Amino acid sequence: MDHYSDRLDGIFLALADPTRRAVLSRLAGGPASVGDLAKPFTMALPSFLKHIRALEESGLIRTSKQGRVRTCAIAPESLAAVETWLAAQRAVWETRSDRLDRFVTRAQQKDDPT
Amino acid sequence: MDHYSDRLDGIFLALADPTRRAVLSRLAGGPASVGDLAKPFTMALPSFLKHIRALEESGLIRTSKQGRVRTCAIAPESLAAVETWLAAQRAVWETRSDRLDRFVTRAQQKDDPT
DNA sequence: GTGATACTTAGCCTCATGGATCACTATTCG
DNA sequence: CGAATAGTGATCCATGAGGCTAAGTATCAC
Repeated sequence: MDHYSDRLDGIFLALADPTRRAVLSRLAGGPASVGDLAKPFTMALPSFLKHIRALEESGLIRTSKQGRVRTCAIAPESLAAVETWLAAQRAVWETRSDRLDRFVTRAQQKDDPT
Repeated sequence: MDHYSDRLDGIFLALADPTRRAVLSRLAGGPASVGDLAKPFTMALPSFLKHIRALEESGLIRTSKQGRVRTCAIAPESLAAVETWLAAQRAVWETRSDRLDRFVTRAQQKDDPT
């Protein structure tokens, strides 16, 4: 798992932008053209296209051009990569927080924000 | 849910760096001091500290100083925010991919990578 | 109180990101 | 063909991210 990390870099970076997350949400409802996707945003088309490219290069979406229209669709497998990473993290800290930590954690916090 | 998006910006941006993800993985095994955390990395301490700050400001970790040592610990709730977003996404595209898509998806891929 | 330790602050440098504009190509429509 | 449409390519620009060094501030150990 060498460039697995590089892949995550790209994915998380792509997700770290509200425009791109909005595009993903929209695409979750089904494929759409670049123009359609751009409509809700005030920015210029070339600027918007960069976001599309970012999403595509990170593997979060797939696109294909037919005639003069480029259609974008979500690529679910990439989100699976994120879920895998998340699950791994949770696995570790859940395992260990079931041991003797409750007590240590208590000691380190002045008061309990729960 | 207005600044919920801003929060995600910070979290995803923080996760989009291998150094910071490595720190998180390490912290998943339990709290550690800044110095300890920095050891595996070749970069200078001030550079490393910026990563710690990024993690803290995004809410992914919590830190506290005692004497001259600053101890860092993971903040599980923040990962929950990511999971919430992910789940929401999946919910939408899973709902709709249970309809007539299987067929369309087939048509768009040359061969099945499963 | 001197010296080592563990961070911190401040400043600098370089490169990437997110935006804009302007000019251009390739389709499609009449 | 000619005009409108849909997306590109090429720059440019300001800001911010991620690295560095050098100097500073508290602790802690003796």
